[in-house]
Amino acid sequence: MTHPTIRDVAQRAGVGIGTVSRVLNNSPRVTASTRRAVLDAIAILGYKPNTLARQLPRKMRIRNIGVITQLFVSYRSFAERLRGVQLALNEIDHSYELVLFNVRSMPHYDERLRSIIQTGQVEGLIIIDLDLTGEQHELLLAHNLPFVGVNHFQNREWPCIGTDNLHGGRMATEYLLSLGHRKIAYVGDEFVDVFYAFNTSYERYTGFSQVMEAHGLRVPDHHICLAPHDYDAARASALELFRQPDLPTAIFAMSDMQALACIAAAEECGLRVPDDLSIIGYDDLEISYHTRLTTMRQHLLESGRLAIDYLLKRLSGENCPVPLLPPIELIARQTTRPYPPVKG
Amino acid sequence: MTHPTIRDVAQRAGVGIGTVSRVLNNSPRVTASTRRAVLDAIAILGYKPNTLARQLPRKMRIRNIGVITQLFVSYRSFAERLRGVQLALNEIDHSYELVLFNVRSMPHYDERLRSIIQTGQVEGLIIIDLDLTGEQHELLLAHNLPFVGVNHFQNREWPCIGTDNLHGGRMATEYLLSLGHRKIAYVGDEFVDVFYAFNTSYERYTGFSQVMEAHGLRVPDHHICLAPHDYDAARASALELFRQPDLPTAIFAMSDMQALACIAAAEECGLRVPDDLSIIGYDDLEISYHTRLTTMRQHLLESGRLAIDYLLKRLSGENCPVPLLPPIELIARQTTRPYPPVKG
DNA sequence: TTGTACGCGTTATCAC
DNA sequence: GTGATAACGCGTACAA
Repeated sequence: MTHPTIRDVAQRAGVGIGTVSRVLNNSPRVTASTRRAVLDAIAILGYKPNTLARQLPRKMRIRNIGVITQLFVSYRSFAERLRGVQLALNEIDHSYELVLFNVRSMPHYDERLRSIIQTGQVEGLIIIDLDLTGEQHELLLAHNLPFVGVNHFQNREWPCIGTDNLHGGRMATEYLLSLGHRKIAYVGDEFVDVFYAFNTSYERYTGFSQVMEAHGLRVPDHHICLAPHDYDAARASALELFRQPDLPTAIFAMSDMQALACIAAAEECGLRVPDDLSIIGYDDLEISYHTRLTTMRQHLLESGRLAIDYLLKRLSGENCPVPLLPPIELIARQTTRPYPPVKG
Repeated sequence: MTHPTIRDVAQRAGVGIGTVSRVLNNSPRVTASTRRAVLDAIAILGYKPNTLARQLPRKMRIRNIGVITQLFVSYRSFAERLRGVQLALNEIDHSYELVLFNVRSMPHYDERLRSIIQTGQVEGLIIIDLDLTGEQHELLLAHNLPFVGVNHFQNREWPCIGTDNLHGGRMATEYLLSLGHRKIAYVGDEFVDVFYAFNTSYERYTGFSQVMEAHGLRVPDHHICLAPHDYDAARASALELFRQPDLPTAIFAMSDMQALACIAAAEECGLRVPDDLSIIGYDDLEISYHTRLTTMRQHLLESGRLAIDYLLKRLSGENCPVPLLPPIELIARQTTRPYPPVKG
């Protein structure tokens, strides 16, 4: 048999289902011997109460908000968004719990989405750093499951709190140029289109590239360092860059993590940051504050908050517009310096 | 009325409940006009399908594992444990989802625990960095909810994968002594007994203190720097330490985060690490690898893995012993150096 | 103290 | 196409 029910237990123990129920909810009104018998039957049959059926007579509704993400491996920004979601939810509404779903591949993502809809485990869904295909989008709409994205990309086709990577890339580059740098290298993810990674790196690179071109600057190929989104890969990539004769005076890294890897690589090569080399990152993680990294703040924590805010409104029936994140900010700290260096 | 049911909708739309159900599951076998009428009724009544009742006839069981933690604010180690849980769950068993519960106070913790048991939302529970009172423990046992802790403390009263802080504190101290240091300061959390923080700091300090005493070394009061578990607080605390005339030659910090704060403070005071000052942390976070921090590895990721492993076994009926974490390891990196410095 | 019958909100299976 | 009705597994009055 698949799963023994309360009835099976009752039969096995030679009692009524009411008695079993009382034992389960340890009511005092059960004889010790009867209780024993029931407990034994439960143990023998390996009976597990069905949590769903249990709720039904209690007239309670599970109020869950789902959070679906890639299995978190490398993107630091993700954790920060999730933290924002949690903090805001705990401030605003205590009646909801968060349910975390991790997906590890595109088919798995698809399957999970369908299963979430089918099982109705959640009343709303927050999609972190994952895109939706047209079909997936349709599916959510068709089943009337409120959802919102919190993503490291922008999207006008479905409600999501995203960010303008092109603009961020431009800003970072313009800042380095304003400091006097002309030889600027780019360190980022490979331009691959994994189901979770998209073209964040490409978008930020494009912003970089556009601004460089607008200033009549050509970026040599070996100043464009692309590697998997991983600390060690970025470090290796930067080491190779530093081995070339034509050194850049500044680096734009597509994430703080990669920026830190560049700093480590620079130190290994005897390059001082920011004296010999300026480095700007992207994200403004907490570590970046500690390491005094100049970076682009994209309001990760805030993005999580806004997502919850929006979703809760939708769940309560309001039909509000998708909120907008504050604009990306340049946070100038101590890893960037004018070029050529000025005495001061 | 509290919540309109499918019956209310049927009545309002002047159809049978079967039809409403069909509309809800968008079966094609419904006339467009009938569908409209039903949809209207749904909209008017503000009807929301009950996700629980929905599942019942589908013979599906929600298979959730709950993870209960404090609202994550400061402890970095927590995130690492959670990551271990997630990774392992995704490797071992894909039929379970994780449900995250955050508690923000002791009464809230208690309430949540009761609600989790009452509602039966989860089949098992992982308790991260939270203790259980005797009553709470009884409650879980009485309701037969499998559980396991993953904690920054040891406990023999209930199954948990913990760690021996006393021993860790001893090891760190002995290492510094073996390097020749005699003036060693301790930087850690205040010895307060918050519902989540326990006496981790006190335990590690005790290990430190015992070893120092065994070597006939007296630690002056101003070499014991206690502050809230927070980067800036630790930095301020370290700055004060460095303002005193009697400087230590080494620091044992109770966490990597606080160790990094000490490094920052040292740099602000013109002290070079490790040339002028050795610093050892505790945790071995990922950042610690990047920052080349000497630290005590307490196998945080692994602790999460073991917890899931144990819980899944329990859920499948096995009655296995609580697994043991590998022993705490010293990870010597570049923030510690012999004293007095040797030319090399 | 214990067993029975009904209700919880939905889906699925029938007749119609 | 549509409407009754029987499950689904469990809690709980109520009767015994």
